[in-house]
Amino acid sequence: MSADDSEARVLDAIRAIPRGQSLSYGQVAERAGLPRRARFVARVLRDNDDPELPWHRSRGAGGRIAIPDASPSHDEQIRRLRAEGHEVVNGRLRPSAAQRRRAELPLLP
DNA sequence: GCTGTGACTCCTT
DNA sequence: AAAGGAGCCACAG
Repeated sequence: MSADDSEARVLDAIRAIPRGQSLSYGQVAERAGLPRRARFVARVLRDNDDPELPWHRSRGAGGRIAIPDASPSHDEQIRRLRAEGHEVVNGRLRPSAAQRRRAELPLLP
């Protein structure tokens, strides 16, 4: 398979994130079948210019907004997230009840 | 081909 | 809470 497929799978994984939900870059990579490729996902988003892509639903681990404050996209992401009912405080995405439930699942080996 | 870099993540101080 | 470091991957120079 070609390398371009990886990018396509990442984009699909992001498009698959339902409204009002969000995933970390690492989780997106995982869903795209590319474990440990969080940085790859970040790069794809950085270079992305598709306005239809819900890129704002992808954030850093722990709800952190990974985009540098200097970037205009930083504010843009927060704006879009709030528009979808998310709560953003101090550059962090507050976990919704639904996501918190998932986060509490034990991570047994 | 080696080096530095970053919209990453995890662990230790 | 904040900072530092290691592991990681793709890419530019």
